[in-house]
Amino acid sequence: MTPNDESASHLDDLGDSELNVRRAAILEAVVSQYIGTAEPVGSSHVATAPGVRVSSATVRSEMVALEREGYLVQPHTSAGRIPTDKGYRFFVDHLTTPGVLGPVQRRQVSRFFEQVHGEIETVLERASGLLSELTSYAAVVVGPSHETSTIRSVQLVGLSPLHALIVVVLSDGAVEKRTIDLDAEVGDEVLAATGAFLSAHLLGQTMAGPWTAPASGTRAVDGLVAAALRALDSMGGDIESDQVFVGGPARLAESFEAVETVRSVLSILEQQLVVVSLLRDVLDRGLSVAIGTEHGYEPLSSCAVVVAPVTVDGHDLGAVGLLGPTRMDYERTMAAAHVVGERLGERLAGGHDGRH
Amino acid sequence: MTPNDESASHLDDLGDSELNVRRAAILEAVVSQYIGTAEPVGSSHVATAPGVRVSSATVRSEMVALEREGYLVQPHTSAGRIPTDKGYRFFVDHLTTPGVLGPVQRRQVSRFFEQVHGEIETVLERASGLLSELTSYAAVVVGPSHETSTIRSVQLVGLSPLHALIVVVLSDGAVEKRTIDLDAEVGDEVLAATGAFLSAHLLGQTMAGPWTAPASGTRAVDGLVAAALRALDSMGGDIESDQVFVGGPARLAESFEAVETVRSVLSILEQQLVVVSLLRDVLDRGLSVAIGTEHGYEPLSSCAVVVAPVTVDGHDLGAVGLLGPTRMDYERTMAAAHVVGERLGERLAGGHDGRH
DNA sequence: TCTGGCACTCGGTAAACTTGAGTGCCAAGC
DNA sequence: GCTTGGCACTCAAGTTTACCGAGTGCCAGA
Repeated sequence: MTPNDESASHLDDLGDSELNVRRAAILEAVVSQYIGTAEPVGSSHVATAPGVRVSSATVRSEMVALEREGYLVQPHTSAGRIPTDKGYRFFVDHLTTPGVLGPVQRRQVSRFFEQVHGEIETVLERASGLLSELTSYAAVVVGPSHETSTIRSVQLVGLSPLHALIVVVLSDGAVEKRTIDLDAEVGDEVLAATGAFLSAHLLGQTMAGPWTAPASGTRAVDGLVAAALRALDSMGGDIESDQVFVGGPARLAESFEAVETVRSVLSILEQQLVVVSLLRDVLDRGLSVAIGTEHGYEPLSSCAVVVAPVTVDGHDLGAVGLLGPTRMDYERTMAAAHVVGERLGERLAGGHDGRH
Repeated sequence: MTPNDESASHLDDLGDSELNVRRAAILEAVVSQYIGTAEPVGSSHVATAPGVRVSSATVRSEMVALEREGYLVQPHTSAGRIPTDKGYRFFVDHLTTPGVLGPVQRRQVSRFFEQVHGEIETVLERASGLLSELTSYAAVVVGPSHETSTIRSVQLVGLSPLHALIVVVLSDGAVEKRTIDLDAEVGDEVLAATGAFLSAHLLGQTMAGPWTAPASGTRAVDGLVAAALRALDSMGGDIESDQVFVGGPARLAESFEAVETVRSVLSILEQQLVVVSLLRDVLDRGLSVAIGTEHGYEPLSSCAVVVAPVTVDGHDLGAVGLLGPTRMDYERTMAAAHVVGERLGERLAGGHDGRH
């Protein structure tokens, strides 16, 4: 007398991620319609969807089962259904088409990578803008950290009688600087000599330290060397931290109705460290999408995060991410992240790190 | 039979910015109450305010006059009054107390400037955070442009066989870099020599160009020099543009109810050039506050902008700005901008530009 | 097992009404 | 001649009531 229950329990045996073909079709219809309209989806709408060839009554009973299994919820009795995070997850995991950009956007990407030029930082920054334009969501681009890069050059430049600048060039093209207070006036020649001395000695080392202070010539130089090493030491932190670029944060205000949500998401984006570890966490788990609470960051529980790695020769050099509402257009967004991430990788590979 | 009209026309003769003492007191009461409550202010509330010793009926007739003169508006009949931009302007111009920070915030500022250290960029960035924390509005800090700085050093560093980096150090401590594609392999010594050669030749010049290409030794070096000069050329733009740091953009979502307002203000903040010229415009007009449409930027018409210059020896080296709703707490905000701007100026003066 | 039918639910909208803060005006008073 | 208390009036916001319709759950029949 309870055919639904029986069939449901039968289907439950298939395991969580496996659904009846029909149920899957219904779930997919609900999700895609909800993504489009942002309105709870009723059974009759689903019944008219392509791929679902049953009456609304049947859809209803299936939806009861889907709700029991946690894929859908009703905002209130006598309303249509809305996907849960689990529902979105199923939808995303079962996207048949690999996701393709529209022709306009495709050309936009091509044009971008044809025209963009300049230093990596510039490229990454502008790429974050591109991503956010492509998707109309907020975008994040994380560039490679300089942790493993080695020192290519150390230079000391005098700025004023009692101030000098230490400039370090790394093998990946990054440049870091630090001001040094001098105890006494030092001639340009001494500065240059000390720079050359340090350069020769530290060449090839990473910025990790600890710094060996090689005994050198005069006492004045030794003091200078010590100060330089202290400066190098303080660079460590900056060097470790990855470069983060946020594109189109204003789009968050388009994505979310509640101003409070906008605020909390914005303040997450202000914390670069959090952003980096968020993307890294998601990638490490082998995901390309984190929906709702899957990533474990409370304030982002109403968001979905789409991530794609930027790889060169199989090494992760960074990541791109997109931040939108859970009812985002996953297909297009994932396509955008994927394409831009990939082309960024090619771009980085084509850089000075060894095209030849 | 129309005493109000007569007295009003009499008062109008005093000119726009001069109001009856009583009217001024009433206007001030309306503004400050509205700033506090965000609710239209009724006559009876004003009548009980300190400094206003008349009945609500009198307040009412004065408010009619204030409305006729454009200082107040009624959102609708039978509602209290709200200040217009002109009303806020009068309020700001007639602030008696010069504006003082609370003891807590004062200590916060002191602690900040005691503790903060590192490069200018870091200091400016963190200062924008400080400002936004102090006021709970979004903050902007514009640092000095490098336009007038002169070249202190030019260095060429090899990164890979066919790529080199040109690193330019300016007299104010700024460092700019650019990648150079090499036509053929060049030894480190040649690179270093070319760098030294350029360095000697360009020393003391500003980044404005145009670059003279001094005839040098070998042909290989000449090609390298040409490439370096092209790179220097492309630095021009970057060098001109000032450094802009935005602090606490998330606070915008606290300041404004309408999500659309948040969006439009955020997208303004994304455009650094606009931000810079906004601040500069306001400062150039000798203002410290721009209310509503006074600054002429449409999307910010529901904002007030508080600005303070960062000066060293009378020279404007930058500016700090705060962005909030027109009903912001002008007194505290102006105080915060003033104090932080001033102390930033001292800090910059204490830098390498010549403490001694 | 599916489907059409039917009673039921309930959010959302609209209309009618009430409330109260606030106004404008006026006549009396200082 | 200002100022003030009084009074009638206005209108946004809240409350109540009613209604509509999308949508559901259940059931009996095919």
